Amino acid sequence: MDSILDLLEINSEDATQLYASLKSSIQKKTIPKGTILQQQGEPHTKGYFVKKGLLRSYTIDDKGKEHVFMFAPEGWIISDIESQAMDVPTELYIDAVENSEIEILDRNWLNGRKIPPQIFQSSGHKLLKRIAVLQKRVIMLMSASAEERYQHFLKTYPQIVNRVPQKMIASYLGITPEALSTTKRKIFKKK
Amino acid sequence: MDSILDLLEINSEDATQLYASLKSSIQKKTIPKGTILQQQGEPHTKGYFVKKGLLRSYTIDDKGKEHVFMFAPEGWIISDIESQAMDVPTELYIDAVENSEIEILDRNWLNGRKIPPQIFQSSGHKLLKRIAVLQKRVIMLMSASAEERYQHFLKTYPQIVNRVPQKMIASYLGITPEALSTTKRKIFKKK
DNA sequence: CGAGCGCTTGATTGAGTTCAAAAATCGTGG
DNA sequence: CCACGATTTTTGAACTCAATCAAGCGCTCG
Repeated sequence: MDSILDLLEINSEDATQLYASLKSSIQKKTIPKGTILQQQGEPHTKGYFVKKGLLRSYTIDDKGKEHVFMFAPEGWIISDIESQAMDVPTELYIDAVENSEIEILDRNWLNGRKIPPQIFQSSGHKLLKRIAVLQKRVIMLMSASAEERYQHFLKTYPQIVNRVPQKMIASYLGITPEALSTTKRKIFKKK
Repeated sequence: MDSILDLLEINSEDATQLYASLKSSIQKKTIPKGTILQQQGEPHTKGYFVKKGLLRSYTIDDKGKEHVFMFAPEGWIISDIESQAMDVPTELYIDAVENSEIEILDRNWLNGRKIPPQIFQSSGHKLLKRIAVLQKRVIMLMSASAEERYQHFLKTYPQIVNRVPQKMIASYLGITPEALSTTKRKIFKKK
C-alpha cells in the first residue's frame, strides 16, 4: 500500500464543490494515455480529479504482478488514502487508461484545515460511501467466485467495462486474464 | 478509554456538546459471549462502542459459510458502514466473541446532522484511517498468499490473535481453518 | 467425567494459475 | 485508408494451492 489518497472515490457533484474551495492549489493538465502520474515509493500522494478520461491506481507486487486497486472515470477523484492518513510513502501507482484532462490537488487536499466545514461534512458522507464500496469489495474477495465477482463488476461499473482492457478488469477482480476469458465464455454459454 | 466520547479525541467543551447531542441515544449494556447484537437483513445498523471485551462482524454467504469482516477490541466502534452510507439493510451480523461491556449508538450516530462540524472533522480523520485499513486489506486479499496474510495479521493485530478461535482468524483471512493450520505448521518449520 | 467443540492431519478434489501458442484487435506510419 | 507489427484476448494442457471431505486427538465446561 503506497499512498492514502488513491483510495478516495467521490462523485462529480461533490468533487465540483470541493474543487471550488481548493482552486488556488489546483493545477490543470492534459495527459496522454499511459502517463504515469505517481509511482510506488513517492513520499506523498496527491489527489487527481478527472475532468475527462479515465485513470486507475494499482500496486505491483514483489513478483512483478499488477493489481488494479480502483478506476476513476469522469467526475471522480483518485488518490492514495492510506498514504495520506498514515503519512507513509505511497504504495500505489496512478496512470491514465485514456487520454485525460485532470486537475491535480496538492497533497493536503483532504486536510481539514483547507476545507470549509460544510463541504467537509458532505465529503464526510463520501468517505462513508468509499468505506462502503471497500467493505463490499473485501466481502466479494473473501466469499465470491470469479464468476460472481465479474457479474458484480458488470452491475456496479457498467460505464467502465467497455473502456478498459480485459486484463485490467481481471486484475481488479483478483484473477488472471485467462480465467476471466474462461469465466465470460461460461456466462455466455448459460444464456 | 472509558466511553465513546474519548474515541473522538475532543476537548471537554466539545465533548459536553457532543455528549448532549448523543446521550439520549446512548445505551449501555453488559453482554455475555455469543450474544448476537445485529443480524443480516435488519433494516438499520447501529454503532457499538466496545468498552470492554471483543466484538466481531461477519457475513454468512449462500453456502452457509461465515466470513469475518472485522474484529473490534476495547476502544473500537463496530458497525455496518455500508448499510449506513447506502441506506440499505445490513449484510453483517455482529456478535460478542467475549463477555463485553458496550455502548450502543443509535442508527444516526454517524449522521452529520447530529454532530457539531468541528467534531465531525476530527472524526473524519478516523474515517480516513478506516479507509486506509480497508485499502490494505483489499491489496492483501488480491496479492498475498495465505502465509503472507497470516504474517500480516500477526503483525497488525497482536492484541487479538490469542483472544479469538483459529477458525475466526482463518475466516478473517479468507481461508479455511484447515489451511490456516497447515500454514502455521509451515511457518513453524521454517524457524 | 464424558460429550462436544475446536484444532490438527492426511487424502482427494477442484477452481484458478501458469505456460504456450493461435486468433483477434489495435494503432501507427506510410 | 490500408497494412503490418504489437498488443490483447482466447484456447488448451498441465500444474498448484487451497478447499473439501473424513478421521482422530485434546480440552473445557457443563
